[in-house]
Amino acid sequence: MGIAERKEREKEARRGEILEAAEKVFFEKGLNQATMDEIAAEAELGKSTLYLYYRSKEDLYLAVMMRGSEVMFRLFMEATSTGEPTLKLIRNLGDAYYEFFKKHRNYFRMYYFFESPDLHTQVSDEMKAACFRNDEKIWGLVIGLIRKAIAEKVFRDDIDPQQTAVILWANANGLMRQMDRMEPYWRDAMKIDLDATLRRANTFVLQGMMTDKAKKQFAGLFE
Amino acid sequence: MGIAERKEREKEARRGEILEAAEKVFFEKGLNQATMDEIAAEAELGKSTLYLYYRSKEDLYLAVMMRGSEVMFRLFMEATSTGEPTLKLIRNLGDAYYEFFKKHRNYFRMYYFFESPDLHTQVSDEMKAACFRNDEKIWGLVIGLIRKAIAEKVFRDDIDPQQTAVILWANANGLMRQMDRMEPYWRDAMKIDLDATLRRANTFVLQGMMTDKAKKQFAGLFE
Amino acid sequence: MGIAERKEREKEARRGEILEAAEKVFFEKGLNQATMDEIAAEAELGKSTLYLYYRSKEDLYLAVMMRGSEVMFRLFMEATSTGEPTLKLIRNLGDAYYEFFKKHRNYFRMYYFFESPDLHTQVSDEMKAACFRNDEKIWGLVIGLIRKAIAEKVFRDDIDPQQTAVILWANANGLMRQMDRMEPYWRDAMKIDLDATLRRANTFVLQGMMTDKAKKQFAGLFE
Amino acid sequence: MGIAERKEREKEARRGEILEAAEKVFFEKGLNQATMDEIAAEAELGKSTLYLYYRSKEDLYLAVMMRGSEVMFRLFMEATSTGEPTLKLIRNLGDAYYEFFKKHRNYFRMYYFFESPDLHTQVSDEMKAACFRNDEKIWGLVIGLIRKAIAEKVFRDDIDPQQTAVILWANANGLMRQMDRMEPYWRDAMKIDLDATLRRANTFVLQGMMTDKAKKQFAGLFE
DNA sequence: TATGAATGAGGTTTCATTCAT
DNA sequence: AATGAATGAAACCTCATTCAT
Repeated sequence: MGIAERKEREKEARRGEILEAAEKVFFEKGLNQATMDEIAAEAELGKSTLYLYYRSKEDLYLAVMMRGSEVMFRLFMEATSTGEPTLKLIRNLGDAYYEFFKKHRNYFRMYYFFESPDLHTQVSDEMKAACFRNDEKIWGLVIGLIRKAIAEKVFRDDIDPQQTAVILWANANGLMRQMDRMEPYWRDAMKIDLDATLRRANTFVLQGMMTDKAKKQFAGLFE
Repeated sequence: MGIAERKEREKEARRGEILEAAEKVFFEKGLNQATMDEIAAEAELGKSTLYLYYRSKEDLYLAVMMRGSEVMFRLFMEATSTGEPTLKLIRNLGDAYYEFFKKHRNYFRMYYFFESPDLHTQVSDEMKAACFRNDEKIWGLVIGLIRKAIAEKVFRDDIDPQQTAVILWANANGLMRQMDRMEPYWRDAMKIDLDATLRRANTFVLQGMMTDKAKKQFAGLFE
Repeated sequence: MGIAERKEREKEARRGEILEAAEKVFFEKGLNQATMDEIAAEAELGKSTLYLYYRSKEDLYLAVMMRGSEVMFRLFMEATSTGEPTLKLIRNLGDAYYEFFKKHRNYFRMYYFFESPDLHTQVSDEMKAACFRNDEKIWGLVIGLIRKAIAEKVFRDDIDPQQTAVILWANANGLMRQMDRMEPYWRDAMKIDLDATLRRANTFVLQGMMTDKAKKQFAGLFE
Repeated sequence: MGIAERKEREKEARRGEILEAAEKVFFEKGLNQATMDEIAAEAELGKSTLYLYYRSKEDLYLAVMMRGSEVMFRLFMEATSTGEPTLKLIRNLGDAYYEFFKKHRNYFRMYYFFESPDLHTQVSDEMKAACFRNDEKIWGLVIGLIRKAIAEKVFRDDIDPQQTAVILWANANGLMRQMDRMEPYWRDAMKIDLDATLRRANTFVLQGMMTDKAKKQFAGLFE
């Protein structure tokens, strides 16, 4: 009975090695500049072997990206498991995303691709589904928290949880994208404090969502 | 006296024709799927002629994108030339951007490329500079308006105009990106009203920036 | 044990097929008029496959040319392995070269390229080295024979073997070049007997190199 | 009447300027590496203007080459106008050719092209005819001299003048070609004295052509 | 006459992907 | 399962030549 399992384990190990190699190359070169040849060399495998494990370069790219998603998910889980009040947890979520941005910039950048529909020409349906599941998991976490905040009357009850989640995410993500491209320019030429900008934007949006009661209650959170 | 000028005009016309053809192909296929051969065929020119006018496919792509920038700039100019109060003008700006998103989706999508630094491998310095100038022009318009709002005590004086501009833009842009990808899903499966979402998010952010006095004065604007 | 070897053999076979196709096209069209596309079509391979085996069109051209060198070398070997006296062998060498010229005109003509340094712009160092080795092999054979003739006092001992080899070769080659271009004109308009011309020129040069003793001894050779 | 003539003169002058520019570029780069653009730039003319004066790049190349022919012809004329005995004049001819080789190497090298039939694809019939006339003029001079030598019983009367001319030329030319390519190698690695080699080869051939009487008479010429 | 622009052809290169073993 | 080889597509580039003014 052990043989099939060992085979399976070995196969998984090999997938992991390939992923490792791909990650290294994609981080260094980006999707376009990275070549399958280079990844194969890095993995010490023949180029065609990569195709036994991943259907296309884009699939491989997304597989690496999903590792990033997992990292992000873990950060989100930790940030929301502190037992603090819901509003604080939502604030924590923003901080966790910012931490992901700062500490895992390479993963963060991979989402550029994910967000450019034009580029996806070779993504397999399996991979699309896997990405979608991953995405859902994260959205689920965020939306659940917002629902809780509404239930607790911290957020107004005339807002839609999904809509709200998207606003929060888009606000943070849009800014971080911009920061990623302009970081040196902003910091050096324009003297903008990036951390403060992000926090302020988040504050704006959150306050828009909060009930008046909650605003008074949690005033200290936004100083 | 006219010959040199006519030549110049014709050359410009030819650049325009190429751009027209490129636009058509890029809109249909996207950057990667579009080929120079196809653009040349569409323009009824030899492929090498394209290279007389644009140094690379990416340059050509950006040239088309800059047409989009101009469209956007015109929309922005119109939106801010109505003689209305500054805050309304800023609101108009958001609406104008949304209009750009809805009516010129193809141009909107081209910015994906612009925002993915990894993809730029063949962009000439001239084109980079041209894009930068274009960008500056639009930012200048927005930032100018924000300065005016601060001077008029509509916006708080403890916010930074550039920072504020970026927050406004990132908020709208991040959402529209998301909408672009998820539009059918959101509308059909999740019943989210996209227009309302965007407007609401903008309201949140604007209100965060406004002085208390302005909030009372312009309460009607946000209903 | 056989797999690697079979692979090797197949690869060699493929190189051979490419060479065969290239030869056909080069013979028909010459270096400039031949296109890689045509060669690829002839070989029933993709154009990029050609570049897996040869680094440039010029390399491929020289590879074909070297086949000619081998043919020539074989003719030279046969001509000098008859067991006849050294002088006769040297005479045979001239005849063999003439035979090469007549029977392998296409190969002969390829040397035009080899001899025009201006034309070599894409020749790889490997190919240059290979050509050089080939060249050396042939010169070695000729020079060896001349040394023998000197040792046997058939050739004067005040001549330099290398110098002598070059004179013999240049004399024959220069004439054959001329013949190649002017053959119809000479034969038809000027009634020059080409075989006789070549033989006579060779006689002149050989006699200049021979000792008086040898001249008497081998007088019959030159009638 | 003067206008047409002035026009004609100006046109000739322009042809000359183009030739001058082409010569400079061809000397530096050779036929293949030289571009019409570069020649046009050198001539300070538009590229298409070149085509008003010469039908193709190859025509232009040959026009430059013919300037070389004229230089050679002048050298040959001088060498044969000294009033010395015919055999000496023939010897002088060889020296003159060698002088041409040494002093006008750039022109000498242009003949590589002339001698490679494969390369002539764009030569106009006019230019071919002009080259042919030029060629004839030089051959005429040489053959005339040989006829004279035969008439004076310096050369044997069983040799054909044309055949003899070709042998003399091919012998010298073949050697100089070889020298041109191998000069550094021969001089440095093989210690061959090039001048001596050439002279010796010429001696061999000349002696083969001479009558016994002449050999005695002109023995001093070959020491 | 002069020319800027256009062009077609083809060499070179790079790569993701596929194929045959 | 692993891989070396093949390949097609396309970008990029260069240039002689032609065209329209």
